[in-house]
Amino acid sequence: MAQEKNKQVSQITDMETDFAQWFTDVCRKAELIDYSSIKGMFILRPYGYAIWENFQKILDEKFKETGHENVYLPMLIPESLLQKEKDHVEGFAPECAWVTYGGSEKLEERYCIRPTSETLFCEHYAHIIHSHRDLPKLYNQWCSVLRWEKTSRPFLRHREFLWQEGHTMHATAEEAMEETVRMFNIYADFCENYLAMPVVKGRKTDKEKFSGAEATYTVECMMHDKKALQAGTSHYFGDGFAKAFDITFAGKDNQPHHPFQTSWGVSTRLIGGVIMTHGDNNGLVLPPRIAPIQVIIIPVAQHKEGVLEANEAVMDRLKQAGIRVKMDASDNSPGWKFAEYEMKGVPLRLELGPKDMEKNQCVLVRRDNGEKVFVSLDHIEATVADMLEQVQQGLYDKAKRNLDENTYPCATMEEVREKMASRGGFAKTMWCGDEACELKMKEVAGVSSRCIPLEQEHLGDVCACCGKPAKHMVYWGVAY
RNA sequence: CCGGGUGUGGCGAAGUUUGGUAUCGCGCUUGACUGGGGGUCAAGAGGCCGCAGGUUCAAGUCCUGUCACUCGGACCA
Repeated sequence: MAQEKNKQVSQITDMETDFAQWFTDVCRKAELIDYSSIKGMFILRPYGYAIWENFQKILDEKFKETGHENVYLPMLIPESLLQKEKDHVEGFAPECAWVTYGGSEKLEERYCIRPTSETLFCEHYAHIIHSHRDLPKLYNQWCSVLRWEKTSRPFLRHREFLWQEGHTMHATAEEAMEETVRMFNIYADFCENYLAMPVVKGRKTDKEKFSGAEATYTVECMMHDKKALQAGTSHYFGDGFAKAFDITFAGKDNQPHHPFQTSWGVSTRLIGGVIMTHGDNNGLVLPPRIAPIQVIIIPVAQHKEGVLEANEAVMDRLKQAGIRVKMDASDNSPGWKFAEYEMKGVPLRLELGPKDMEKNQCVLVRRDNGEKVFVSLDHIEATVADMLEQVQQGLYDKAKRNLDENTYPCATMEEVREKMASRGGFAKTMWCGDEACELKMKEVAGVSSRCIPLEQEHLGDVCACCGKPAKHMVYWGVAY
C-alpha cells in the first residue's frame, strides 16, 4: 500500500520489474527522444536537446577557460587518410559507414563518415604546425559522429550521436600528459558537481584503451542497476599519430620534432547516465544545475480572481533571480500537471492557489524525495535557490551511497563470479597486468575491467586470476 | 552478427489457432461545468492492420521475403 502511494505515475514500468523497459519508458514519457525510421538514429526532442545544450554551455565555458578554441572539420574522411594509423583503423573500420557515390557518379575513393576525427585533425595539424611557436594547439569540435553499431539504445548507444572531441598537440610528452589529465579532471568535476554523478577516476587497461592511444583515462559511474557507464575518456597518444601523419615542428634547437597529442570526449550518453543514476519509478529526476526547467509553477484554481496574476508575479521574481522557471497555465487539471512534470524530472514544483494567497505563502515540493513544505512568499527567491541546492546535494549523496555500498574487494576470481551474480556492482581485485587474466575474468565472471583507479589500495600481493605477483588494483563490472 | 518476443487510428491493446463488414481503453477536437494528485458530462474526428510479393471468390488472419522495435548474448563511447 505504501508503495502504491509512492507510485504516482502509471505509464512507466517499475525499474525493479524491468530496468531496461523503465529506461525506455522514461526516455519517451519525459519527451526526451523519439525513434526515427533508421535503426539507432534517434530524434532528440526539445526537452532532451535542452539538457544537451546545458551540458554544452557548461563544458564549453570550461574548455575556453583552459585555452581551447572551437573549430569545425569535415564529416567525411577519405579511406586513405583513415588507413594511416594502423591500430586506429583496425579499431574503427568494422563500424564505419561509407559514402561511395557523389550524385550518380561512383567515387574514385570511398569516404568514411567520421566515427571520430583524429585523422582529420592530424592532416590539418600537419599543414599548420611548423614551429615550436605554433604549439600548443588546443582545438575542440562540437559535432556528431557515426558508428554502425549492431545494437542500439536511446542515449547509451546511438549510431549517430552528438559529442565534443578535443584534439590537442604539444611540444613535449609531459605537456601532453598534463593536458590529458587536466581534461580528465574537468570531466570528473562536471559529472560530480553538475550531473551529481559520483565517479571512479582511473586508467583503462591496454585491452580497453582507445584504438591508437598510449593511455586512456576514464571516469566510470555506477548506474541505479549497479552496471557501469563509461562517462568520459581522455587519451594520451604520445607521438604515434604525429609520426604516422608526418607532423613535425622545428624546436628551439632548430631540429625537427614530432609533437605529442591528446584527445578527449563526452557525448549525449551522459544524458543516459543522468537518467539511470537519478531516475525513479515516477520518471526522470534532473539535477537542478542542468535541468532545463528548475521550477515548475502550477497555479491552483487558476480561473479564480487574481490567481494567475499572483503566479506570474512569483514567476517574474524567480526569473529575475536567475532561476530557470516555467508556469503551466494550460487547462489540464493540477493533478495531471503534477504527474507530467514529475515524469520530466523538474527538481522543484511550486503551487500557488487562493488559500495560499490569503496567507502570503506557496507550496514547494521536491522531486527527489517528495517532501512538501509551505513557505512564505517573502524571500521566495532565496528559499527556492536554497532548496535547489539541497536537491542537487541530495541527489549526489544518494548516488554516492549507491557507488560506495556496491563496491567491494574480492580475493579470487571465483569470489568475483559469485558476488557479481548475487549483487552486481564493482568488484575490486589485485591484478598482474596480463591481458589473459582479463579475458579469463570475462569468461568466468562475465565482467570487464572498468579501470585501474588512480587511488590505488593494497588488497593483497597476488593477482586474483592467476596468483602471480600483482601490479595493480583493478575495478571490474558489467558495462553499458 | 546469433537466439527469443513484438509490429493493428497518436499511445496501449483485442482480433490471427478455425480467412467472411475494423474493435476496445487512453489520448485528440468542440462546448459546458470543474480545479490542492492524472476531473465530469455531451457531441465529434481519426486506421488500405510495418512494408513487398504470393495463395484465395475473399487475407489483419495462411505462405515467402524484407524492415523496424525489443529482450538476452557477442562487439563497441
